[in-house]
Amino acid sequence: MERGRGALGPALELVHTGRAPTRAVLTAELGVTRATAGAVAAELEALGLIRVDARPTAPAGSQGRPSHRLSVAPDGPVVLAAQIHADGYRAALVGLGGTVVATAPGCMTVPADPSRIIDAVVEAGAGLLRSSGRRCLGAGLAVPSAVAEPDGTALNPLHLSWPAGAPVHELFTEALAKSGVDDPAGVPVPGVAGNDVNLAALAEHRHGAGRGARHLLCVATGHRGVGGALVLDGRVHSGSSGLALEVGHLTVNPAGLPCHCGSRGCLDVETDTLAFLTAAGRTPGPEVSLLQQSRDLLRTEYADPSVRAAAELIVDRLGLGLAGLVNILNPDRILLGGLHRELLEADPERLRAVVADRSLWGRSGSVPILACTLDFNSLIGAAEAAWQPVLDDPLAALA
Amino acid sequence: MERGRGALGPALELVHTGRAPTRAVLTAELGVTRATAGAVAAELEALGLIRVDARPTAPAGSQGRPSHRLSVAPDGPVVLAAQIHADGYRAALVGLGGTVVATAPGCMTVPADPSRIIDAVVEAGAGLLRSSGRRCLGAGLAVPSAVAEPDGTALNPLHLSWPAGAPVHELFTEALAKSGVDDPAGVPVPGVAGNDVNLAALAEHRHGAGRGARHLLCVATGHRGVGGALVLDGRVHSGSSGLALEVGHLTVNPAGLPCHCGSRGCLDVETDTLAFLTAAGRTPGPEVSLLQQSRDLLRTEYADPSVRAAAELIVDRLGLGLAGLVNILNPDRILLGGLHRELLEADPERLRAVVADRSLWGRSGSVPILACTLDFNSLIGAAEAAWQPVLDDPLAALA
DNA sequence: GTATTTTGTTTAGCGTCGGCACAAAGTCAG
DNA sequence: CTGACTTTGTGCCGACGCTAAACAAAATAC
Repeated sequence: MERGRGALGPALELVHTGRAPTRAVLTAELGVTRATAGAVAAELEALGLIRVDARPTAPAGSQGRPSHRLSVAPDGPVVLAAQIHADGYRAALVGLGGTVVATAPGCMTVPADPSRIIDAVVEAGAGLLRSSGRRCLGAGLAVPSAVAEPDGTALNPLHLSWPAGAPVHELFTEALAKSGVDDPAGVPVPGVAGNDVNLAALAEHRHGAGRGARHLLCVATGHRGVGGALVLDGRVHSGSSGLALEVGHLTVNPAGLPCHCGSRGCLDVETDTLAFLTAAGRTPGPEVSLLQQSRDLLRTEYADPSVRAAAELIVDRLGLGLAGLVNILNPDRILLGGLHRELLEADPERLRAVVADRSLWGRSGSVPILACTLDFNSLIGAAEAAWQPVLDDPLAALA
Repeated sequence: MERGRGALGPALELVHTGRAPTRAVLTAELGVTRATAGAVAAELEALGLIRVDARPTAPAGSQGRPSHRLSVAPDGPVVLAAQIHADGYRAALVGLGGTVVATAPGCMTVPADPSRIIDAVVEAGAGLLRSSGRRCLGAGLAVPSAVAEPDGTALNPLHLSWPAGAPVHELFTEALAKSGVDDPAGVPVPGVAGNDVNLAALAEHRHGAGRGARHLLCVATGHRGVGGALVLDGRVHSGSSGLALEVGHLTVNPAGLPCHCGSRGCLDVETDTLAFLTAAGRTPGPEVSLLQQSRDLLRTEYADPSVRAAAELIVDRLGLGLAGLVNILNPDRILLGGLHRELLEADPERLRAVVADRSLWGRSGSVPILACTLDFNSLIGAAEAAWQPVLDDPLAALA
């Protein structure tokens, strides 16, 4: 009777990621008949998740009856997205399609108590939610730490000076309940916490520079340290306990700086913002973030030989690390974020050449290395994680 | 009308991997009703793939009606499995469940011409097939080289002194057609070629020491060089072009031996059989394989301090490499093959300690490191790859 | 204005699975 | 040995979710 129940999730994901701009494309992508695709689109529209344009806009130069355009419902439900980083936090409401509906920037002083900051960021999000009046279907939180898979504890929140093993998931869930972020029946929405780089990679894969990649490797330097993430066939690979892609301790300079891990010359200490500023002979000031200082330096003083030399040094070491990852993971695309993105854009060819030269099969077919394109990709990734249950089973998630 | 078509493949895989010893277990594992599971079992039996015992053997100490035992059909179809390594080749017929039905060891001199040796190993398999009289549903070939994903060419068959880019898949398919390995309708069976370590990992995951692991890392040293493989959720991760897990060129000794890759101190040259024999002060002889010489040395002269010191040196370097892989991949189990397996068994604690010490989170929860348990695991893995279409869709594969 | 192409909708029908009732085959208690 | 209980196997029915096919609609091409 009700047609297209099984295809509901896949169909929503296609619209969500922009791979189904029209009903005709949806039909082809789902591999079902027009009748089923029509029923699916109608049902998703009835659920208030997508919009089916009444008047189809005819694409120029094509024969036949034009297909109805599909898009995400403009006033549909949202999810609460939250991010905590070394300099503060940020909350947002994000709709389907990765559209940021509202944002609340957070304070720049991060208390060492995880409970207080998580409460604060959730409360900021809850405020946005109250003033928007929209329905909230889930919540996601991005933190700069590996998050253990089953129990949701932060394993290495070094850059937040939190205690290792902080129960991030639990605190997030409690904060959501406290702030009254619940569905119409009064049940608190489910909260999910994850590593910021993992979530950024997920967001880039769905809405940014990673679209269409099968095996996407993402490496990013935020303020301190280097994070990595891997998306395989659309799913984040976080390892058996959430610790995968801890790429910061690849050796890229055997005689280099000592690292807190006990080794020397790790990617973490050789290619992060502090390494760059130091190599450029600058003493970092306390007023703005290290990332901002590095970015400013690269954009305004790249002509300065010492700046350029520093950039090239970091690029060479980054290339060595990326080549090692390429040999192990063989991704079909690499995305760079944070300082690494800036370095790529300052001199794209040098990094690509280093990676091709040091990876075993780089000469035959080199891996595309691109810059992340989404602003706030970790935040949007947190939203993606929150949307996941809805994409898996829209009917169950809305019930 | 016909019930249980959708579950046919999953059900066969459960019986194949020994996870469904009885019909009752099959029902639970599939998550379907008893009626559906019964229909599935009946259909698979009718297809000649499994056997359903008529008289159930009552397991002691359990109430209720005993369930019918399920097993692989003892005289069911087979696949042709072939392996080429540095010292020769081997062909076999393998049934469901990873049971080797017949084997033909090959000559010990490997011609440099890929076409001739592939013809020879396929002909050996075809001979087995003719004398067995059983139906053949597919063929798999394991080679000591990365195999490119779409086109099936051998990318680095260094240890066979084959030309890079040898069209292994194409030659295999041609050889199968030439030898008359075909189905009842006269159509040649499909052939699939893969990297030997990848296939060994697949076999260990399904029938050996890797059973039940979610993220399985496998590292093995055969005769020369080091190979790696990763099985994620039951599927081999071979990267976007078949080059993943080229672990041989992780740096484990920055001041070490030069490697043909241009770097120094690679896992490949620091932990293979030649490195071990050299470290032990032995000059390898030409009569038996380096692996055999290493194995003999370890087993008979481990009391000799020079042998023990050499083993510990190699173990320390191997541990460093494994720790690097653990930081990136975060597997929940590691299997070692070839010389590395021997080294593990000579002193299991040392390797585990090194890996735990050098991996970032080893102290909290260390990864189990085990020895491969299957004889001829690459060969059985080749068979697994050949069985895959049957496991995916038994009806289509038998048609 | 008519033919052609492509898309959307309606209806009928079928394949696959769950639910349920019942039968079958064992254990356990007395 | 008998009866109660537990667990497994089977037959029947209906629901669900899809395809197929015919038809209708909306555009372009000539």
